[in-house]
Amino acid sequence: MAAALDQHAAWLARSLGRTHYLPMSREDAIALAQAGTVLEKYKGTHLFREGDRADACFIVREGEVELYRACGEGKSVVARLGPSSVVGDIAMFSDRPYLSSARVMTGTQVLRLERDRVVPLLLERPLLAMRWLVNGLAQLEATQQRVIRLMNRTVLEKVAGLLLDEQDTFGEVHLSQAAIAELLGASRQSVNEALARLRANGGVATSYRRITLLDVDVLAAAS
Amino acid sequence: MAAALDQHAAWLARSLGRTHYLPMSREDAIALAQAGTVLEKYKGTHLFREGDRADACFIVREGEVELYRACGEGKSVVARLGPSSVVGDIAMFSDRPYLSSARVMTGTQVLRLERDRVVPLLLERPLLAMRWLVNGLAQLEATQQRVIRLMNRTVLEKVAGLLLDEQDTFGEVHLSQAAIAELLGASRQSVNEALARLRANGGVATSYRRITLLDVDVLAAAS
DNA sequence: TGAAGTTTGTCGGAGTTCCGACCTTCGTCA
DNA sequence: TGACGAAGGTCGGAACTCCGACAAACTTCA
Repeated sequence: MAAALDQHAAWLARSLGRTHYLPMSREDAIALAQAGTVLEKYKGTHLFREGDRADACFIVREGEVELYRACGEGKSVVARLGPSSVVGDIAMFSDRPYLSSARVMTGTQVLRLERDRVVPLLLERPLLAMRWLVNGLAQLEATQQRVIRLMNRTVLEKVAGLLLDEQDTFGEVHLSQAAIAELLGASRQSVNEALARLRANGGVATSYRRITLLDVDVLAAAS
Repeated sequence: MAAALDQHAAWLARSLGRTHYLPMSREDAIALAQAGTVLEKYKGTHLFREGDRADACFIVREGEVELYRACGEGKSVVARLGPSSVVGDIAMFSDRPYLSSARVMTGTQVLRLERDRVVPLLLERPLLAMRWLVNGLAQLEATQQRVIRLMNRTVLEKVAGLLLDEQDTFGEVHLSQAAIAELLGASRQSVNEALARLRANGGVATSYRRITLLDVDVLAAAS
């Protein structure tokens, strides 16, 4: 049991805003781990919905979470977040209702951190606060990157840029074309056409729900 | 002199991440004010450029700062920031080179905060760190909002949304149509046409470098 | 006051994207 | 194994945006 806690704490220390100049102490990590509760969520369920009271935030441990906002008729996907991401902290710290909904896309394990326990903890342990800050700013940087991509004119440019950013360590992207289209604010058909062109250029190979990057230079040129 | 310092500190306390549950103490505010130096920058000069070493960050006291990134041939505007905004903290805390350039759009007064003084200060005063965190997350929220706007399909929708967000307390927006186009990733002509349509609907009135919001409902409907 | 630079307004052709519709292919789960 | 749902692929017309060019209106500064 103590070993499991240690492992969990070590994972947290790795996850939250990596920096070489702010080493997180074992006590800090354990305190944070103990402040939260681990939840299992099934595919399709919500962590929270737009407008709910923001009593807690979540750290994703496994699986994918989609952050979206109702927008007139449909929905706009704000972000898709994987392990080590913090969700819902904006609303929680600002003490306002959640302004996005968070839906679990796959079976997911999350750490739920309640506001009343996190705030005193961070005030007590400045290093945790700093790490959290660095982590939030990294998220801000990623979102700025997304803004720039969305300002690219053609769908081909957007797709190429997205693929470069979202590739995993094996040079693969695991997203359906419909999901890519939602992230890019484009239609599924246009994404399909862009991928077809990249495939013709030898930039990528496509298969079911998987895109493999073959030639990064081709993508960079298209982006 | 002491009075000026007090005033400066009070301004900082108001600027950095307002929250009702984290009151910044006078000592905190003064410590932060003394950690930095006030700079006067002329129109068109740079606070920093893409790739520079990030030794410091800046808090805008007066004027407008444009954050942009070179993007192939042209440039992409990441954000336009007014008083009370923090600039350059992402790169500084991450200990990496600046990834955007910051250019002063008008005569500007900024507070320059060096890394070597800010980091120990925040570690020493958790409340400052928390306020900085909340401020950063507010910036993240604004950027997410921008992402959603950029995903809106037509230029008309984008323009209407931007006007609603960027209006000041008098219901006016002080941006040239070219600046709006840059923020939206659209052409100046399209922005002009969208504004013309909003003007025809009685939503706005336009004049030189100034747009006055007349009917918020019209804008909301168009957005 | 006058000139230079910036901003706004407008036009038409070219290019891109969206939309609805349809079929095929692939996974999954009973 | 077989059926169902999800994802990929394609087509043509309609709508929107971009681009280059140009003129008029407005600021600013000498």
